[in-house]
Amino acid sequence: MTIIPKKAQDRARATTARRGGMAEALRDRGLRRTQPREVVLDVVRGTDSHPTAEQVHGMVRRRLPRVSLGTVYRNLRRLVETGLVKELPGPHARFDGNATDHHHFTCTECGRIVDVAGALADAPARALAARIASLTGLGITHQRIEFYGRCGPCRTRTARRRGARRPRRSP
Amino acid sequence: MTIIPKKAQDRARATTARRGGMAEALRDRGLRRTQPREVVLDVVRGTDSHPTAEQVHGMVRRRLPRVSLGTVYRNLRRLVETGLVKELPGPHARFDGNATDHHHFTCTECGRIVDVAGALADAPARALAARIASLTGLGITHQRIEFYGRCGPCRTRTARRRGARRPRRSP
DNA sequence: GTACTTGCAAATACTTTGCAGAGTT
DNA sequence: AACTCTGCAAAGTATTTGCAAGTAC
Repeated sequence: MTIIPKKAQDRARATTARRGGMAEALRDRGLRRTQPREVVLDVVRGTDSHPTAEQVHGMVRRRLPRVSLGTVYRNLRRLVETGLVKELPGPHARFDGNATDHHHFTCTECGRIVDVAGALADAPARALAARIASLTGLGITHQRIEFYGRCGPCRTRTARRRGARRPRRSP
Repeated sequence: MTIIPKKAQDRARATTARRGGMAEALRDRGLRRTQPREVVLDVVRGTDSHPTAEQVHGMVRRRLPRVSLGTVYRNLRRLVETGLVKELPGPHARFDGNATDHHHFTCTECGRIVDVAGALADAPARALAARIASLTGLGITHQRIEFYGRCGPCRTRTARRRGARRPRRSP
């Protein structure tokens, strides 16, 4: 029998869960089930790379070559409006098919954006919001936390260059 | 003797502190001390409204009517690069003359962005980052927290409309 | 059949850039 | 004098929109 690496298993499970009930998801929100729309949603849900609109277009085109960029934009916007997809603010918007609450880490070296599971931060984040709300009188309904730094691979790369051992502050 | 409201006093003090040493700040970063640049910096430091580039342009023009929008953009970019001004990501960039670490609250009703003092969130935020770093192996160097909800005035407005008393869940 | 969608292309919004002259060090 | 900065206008980029034809319900 084939052995599937644990990570791949996890990813497949997560993707399946995410993609579940695409048709219903659309219908529930009053969106017609068109081919371009379905593929846009499927493509965004099927990656964790937080693609830009143009990258989504490229991925959609592999399956439906005639879909225009304008249509991709229109659909992404609708999907964001209806909460099926999240949008990450920034110079170029990026889209995230994981609509559950979670945060992001951006690697300042390679630009990669990786998900930080909401559960990891949720309790402390909620406590923080509550504290600030009571100190300032603001009615906080939700929050977004973006972490920045260097991702695992980028750190490893540098460490290797510096020598086999983990770098120390001073010799 | 004139009585200055406490809030106004605080604001004046904060502004003075922020604006201190503008000429040196520029020189230290190798930026020439030109009139447009100085006014751009002064204007951004002198407000807590997180203006867009176009709004900065409008404010600058009240003092130097001939300054072009292009020049405002060029200067904002330089000031951000050198760390004198911060830029808030989003569809239209907004600029923040408060270069100290702090977070933001965006009112989803009126769109206002208000500062949340860094100190209020710092310790918990740092603890959170440390926790996530150790769980994920990411090297977190800094983070940005954005809160969303309804600001004081917007909440008051709604409350008033609903009647004199504070609204209850159910009668 | 009606209302929503799409492809295409033109339009928009925001930001950057080339250049010659003016200003700063 | 050397080099930076500015105004102006033109050029980019990213995203949105008008319209006639096509498609879902």
